[in-house]
Amino acid sequence: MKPRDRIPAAERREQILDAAAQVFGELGYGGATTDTIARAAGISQPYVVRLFGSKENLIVEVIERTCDRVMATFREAIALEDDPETLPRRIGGAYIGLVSDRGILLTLMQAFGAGHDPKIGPVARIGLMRIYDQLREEAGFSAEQTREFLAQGMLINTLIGSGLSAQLDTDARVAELFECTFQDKLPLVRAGMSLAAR
Amino acid sequence: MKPRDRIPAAERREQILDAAAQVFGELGYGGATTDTIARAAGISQPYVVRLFGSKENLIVEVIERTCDRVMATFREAIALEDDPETLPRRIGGAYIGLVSDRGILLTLMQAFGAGHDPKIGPVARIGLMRIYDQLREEAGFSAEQTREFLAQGMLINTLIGSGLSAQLDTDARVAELFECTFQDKLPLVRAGMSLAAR
DNA sequence: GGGGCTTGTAATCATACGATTACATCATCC
DNA sequence: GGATGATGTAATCGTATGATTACAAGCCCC
Repeated sequence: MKPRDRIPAAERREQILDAAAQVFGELGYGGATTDTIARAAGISQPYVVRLFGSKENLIVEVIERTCDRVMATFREAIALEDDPETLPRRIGGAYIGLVSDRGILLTLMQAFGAGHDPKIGPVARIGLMRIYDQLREEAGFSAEQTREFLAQGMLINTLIGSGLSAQLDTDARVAELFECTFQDKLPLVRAGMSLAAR
Repeated sequence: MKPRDRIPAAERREQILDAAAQVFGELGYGGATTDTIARAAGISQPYVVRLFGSKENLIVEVIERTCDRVMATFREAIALEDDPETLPRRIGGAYIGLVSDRGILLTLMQAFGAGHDPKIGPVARIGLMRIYDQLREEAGFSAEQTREFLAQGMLINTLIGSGLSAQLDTDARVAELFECTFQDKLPLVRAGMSLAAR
C-alpha cells in the first residue's frame, strides 16, 4: 500500500470531478467505470465511491459543474463586451475556447443524450434551460439568435465528440466542414486535438 | 419453453435491428443490454447474440442502417422537389419527420457521442460524412448551407434526446425554444411525444 | 502522547451482463 | 419417415463493476 499525499477532501473532490468529466465525456455514463475515473484522478476506486456516494451522484455533480463552467465562460464574454452587434460572435468564440478542455463539451453531449435516465435526465434538462435563459436574458439574444447559437453549439459538440477532428488533415470534406464551422477559431481545435492525443 | 412463431432469420434480424435502434437510442451503448433488446424484439437474449455475433456488431449495423434511412429520406425529399429555393426547408421537414421513429435520431446522437470507441467511432464518422456528402452533392447545398443544416439537425437530436419535449406544455421557455426550432413542424414533435409515452 | 477525526487502501461481495453450450422443435427433401 | 438444416430457448459460465467492509496511517488538539 502506498497512500498518496494526503489532500483535503474538498480539493480531492475537485480532482475527481475534473477526471470524471474527461472520462465520462470519452466513454459515456455506461462506458465509464469508477475505477477508470479513480485511476485518472490518481486514487483508489473505493475512495471515489465514498466521496460521492455513487457513480450516479458523481455524474450529476459533473454535469452541474460543467454547466456552471459554461455559464461562467459566457458571463465573462458578456461582461467584457459592450457592442451588442458582435456579442454573438464573441460568445461563440468563448464556447469554442472550451474545446481546450475536452471534458466539458463531451460531458454536455453525453448528458443531453441521457435524457431518459430518471436521475441524469432532469439535471441535463435543467442545465440546458439555464444556459438558454442566460443567453436570452443576460446576453439579450432573441429566441431566433438563441436557437441559432445552440444549434451551432450542438454541431460543435458533435464534431468534437465524433472524433472527426483527427481526420482534419487527411480528408478534404472534413476540412471544409470544420473550416466552415470554426472559421478563425480553427487553430483552437487543432490545439485541442494534439492535446487530446496524449 | 414457448418457442415463438418461427420466422426467417433475415426477417428476425430486421425486427431486432428495429428494437435495438429504440433501445440503444434510449439507453446508449453502455446502458443498453442485449437482454433488453431481446425482450423488445420478443425473443431470447442468446438468439440476439447468435444472429449478430456480438453487441458491438449489432450497434454497428444499427448505426449503418440508421444512416441509410436518413439518406433515403433525404433522397426522397430531393427527388420530389425541383425548386432549389425551398429545398432546404423541404429536407429539414423530412428530417423532423423522422422524430416519429424516436430510435433514429437518438441512435444518431449516441453514435456521434461514441466517437472514441475503436469500433463504433469509425462507423459514426463515415455515416456523418456520407450525409454531409449527400447534402453537398445531391442536394446541392453550399458548405455554409450544409453546416447550418447539420447544426439544426444536431439541435433537434439534442432537444428530442434530452427529453425536454415532455415539458413542452408546462414550461414557457421550452415552448419558445421548440416553436423557434420546429416551427410549423411542431405538431409532429407532439405526436412523437405522445407516441413515446407508452 | 494519546484519543479522535480525516484521509486513504486492500480485500471482498453481489450482481449484471455478454457470451457459450447443449438441447428442443419444426420444416423440407429424398 | 427419417436425415438434415434452420429456428429458437434454457442453463450456465466468466468476468467486469459498483459498492461495502475492515483496516492502516497521518494530523491535530489537549
